[in-house]
Amino acid sequence: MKKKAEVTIYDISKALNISASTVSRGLNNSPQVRKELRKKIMQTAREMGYQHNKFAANLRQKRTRTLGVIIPRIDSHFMSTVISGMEKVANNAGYQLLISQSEESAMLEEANIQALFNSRVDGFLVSLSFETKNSDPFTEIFRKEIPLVFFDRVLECGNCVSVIIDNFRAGYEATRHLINQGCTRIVHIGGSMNRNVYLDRYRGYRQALSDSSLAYDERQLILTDLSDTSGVTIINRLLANGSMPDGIFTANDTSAVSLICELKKKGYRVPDDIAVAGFNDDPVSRIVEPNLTTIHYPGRAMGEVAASTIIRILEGTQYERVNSIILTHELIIRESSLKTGRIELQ
Amino acid sequence: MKKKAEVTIYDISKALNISASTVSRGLNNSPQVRKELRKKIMQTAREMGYQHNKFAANLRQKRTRTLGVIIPRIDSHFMSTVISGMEKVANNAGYQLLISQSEESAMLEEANIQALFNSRVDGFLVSLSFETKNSDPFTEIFRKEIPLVFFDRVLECGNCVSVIIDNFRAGYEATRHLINQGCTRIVHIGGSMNRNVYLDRYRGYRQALSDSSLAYDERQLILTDLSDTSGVTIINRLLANGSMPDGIFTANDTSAVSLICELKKKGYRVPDDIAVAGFNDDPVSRIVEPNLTTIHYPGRAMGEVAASTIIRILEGTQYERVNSIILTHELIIRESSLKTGRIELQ
DNA sequence: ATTTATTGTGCAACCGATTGCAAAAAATAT
DNA sequence: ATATTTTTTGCAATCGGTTGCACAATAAAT
Repeated sequence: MKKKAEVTIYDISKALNISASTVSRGLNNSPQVRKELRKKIMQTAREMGYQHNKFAANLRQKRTRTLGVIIPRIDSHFMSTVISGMEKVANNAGYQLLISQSEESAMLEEANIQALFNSRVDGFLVSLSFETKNSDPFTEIFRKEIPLVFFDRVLECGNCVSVIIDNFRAGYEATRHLINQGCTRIVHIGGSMNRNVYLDRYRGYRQALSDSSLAYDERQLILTDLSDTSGVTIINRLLANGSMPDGIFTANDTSAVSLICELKKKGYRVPDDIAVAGFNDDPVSRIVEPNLTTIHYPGRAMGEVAASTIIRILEGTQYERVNSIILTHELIIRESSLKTGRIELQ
Repeated sequence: MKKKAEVTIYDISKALNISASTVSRGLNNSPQVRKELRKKIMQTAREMGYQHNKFAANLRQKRTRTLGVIIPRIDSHFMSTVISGMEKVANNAGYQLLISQSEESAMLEEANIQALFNSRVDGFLVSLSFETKNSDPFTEIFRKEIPLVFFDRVLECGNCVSVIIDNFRAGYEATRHLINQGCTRIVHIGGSMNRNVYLDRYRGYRQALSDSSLAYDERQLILTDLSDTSGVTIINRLLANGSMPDGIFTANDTSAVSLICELKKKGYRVPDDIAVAGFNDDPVSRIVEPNLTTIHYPGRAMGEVAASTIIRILEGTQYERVNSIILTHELIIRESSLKTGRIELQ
């Protein structure tokens, strides 16, 4: 593609017979330039069709007002909501988002980090892939002291901030709720135990079981990709176990919904045969029948908080050394877990 | 934030006692540099922790390998799928995406265009907001001859490519299907008639009615924001009309699902009292009960095609003057439209 | 051995905005 | 009228790669 020559501050400076520095200052509304001249500069710039060239400015200023975002995938309700919140906050603060997907692969994640490095992003916003084992891929970021905010799927490490919810407590509450409904054989469907979110939900689940002196054996934990087709796999694993549970707590709504559909196909009644609780409060949880009991996860807020936090750090207006920011979740009780004639006990 | 001094090609050139030009060429794997030296340069670069600075390169080369994306919102299943496909294709081709949301506002859309201009994106990928009236906001893009690919919500104009599906035919097919099921009073729920997608679906609907000599009056068209709460509004409008329809064709699944829920609440049986057909084939269409008849819309493919098309244009490997690319859709018939004991007629 | 062709390398300008510093211009004080 | 302060403006260097062109080094041809 041929490129037209652009209008630069030099063209403006020639047109007005002043220096480029003055034009630059004028366009940046610097008080160093007297008001009327500033106006004339802006006026002329508009007339000549001038467009600010970020690259030149970035090169000189060594900052890009760009945030690098790395997420597993963008096409889940939760993640697209997070991104939406982030984008809005970032845009309002004059920042742009460079988004890349790891597709749950550690290798792609690392490649994305490199690419974002090359783009000289001012900061990183990261939610980890299933595969990522440790903080190695991020050491370069730490070494260069580039701000990094993890959200949702985080990593404990040195100087970075995490925006999360209390997954342990959420897992505990969901499980506790199932127990209160009279469930005694509760299965948990989890994701990658490399990831805090799934590990903590699982731990909360275990804690709730043990607090109620309910037995647990390892066949009660089923790990899957939590995809919208995981229901089949889960059912097969359950059947292979011999006896069916009377309650299931899954680590996301997508798998919960898939599971409910499969359960119904097989003739199980939800919740009376098997109560189900999910996680995330995706819109589909209010559509599936029975409506899904779940944990409300504030996706948009998480995106907004993550973005505004990193921006505060970048602008130097964040003085406190924050380690993690915990947003509030909420157990949303719907029909999928309410055994007939039962009300919630304490 | 303080910035550490970066390792530049000059540092490498000093370390190897060769010129910066040679280093630059070596890093770009230019055959102008002899092989062993190339290797040594790359080796040293790696050892010294060199990171390519895109800005400097962009500034000189007057290209950014960045695509500007403007969409109404990212947090819908359809759009996040599109973006996911785009991002993957772009990344594989060495491009990055700068995504911004118009939030259905023409003003924000225009602001986004400006911001992307300033970032010197090589091309634009745009899906229009509800509000946008005409191509005015894009004239600057045309004037500068920056490639622009519209997708989904497109605009007929000069030199740009559109990636779409045949919304007219899809609307026709959905309506025709309802007619084949015996519906005679079919209502259409549409979005902004500024947008091709909604206008064409509506036209297809009208054509199908008229081809079957079914009457139409303007109360059969209800315009809403098609949101997940639109069901209530729609029901109220329907009730206000006096008589209820026996079929409803809505322009997206979100509103269809919301509507089905409301209809059920009010005691209407879907499909026997009222058959419903949606649009998009969101995952929720297979969850709602009854499962939703809908038009399968290839979102990921649309993102991929849009991205690869604009990249081909940018790389100059697209020779034909393409005006629009039409992807195939498919009518997916599920229970929400299948009247009892009825099979599809021709 | 000399000429010609082929490779490989370096010089220096360039992309376009920013900014420290100095100097000019204007305003104020003496 | 002169000195001092304040406000405006310009000079020139800078950010870090890229690239046209010239020249050097090496290989091939005569």
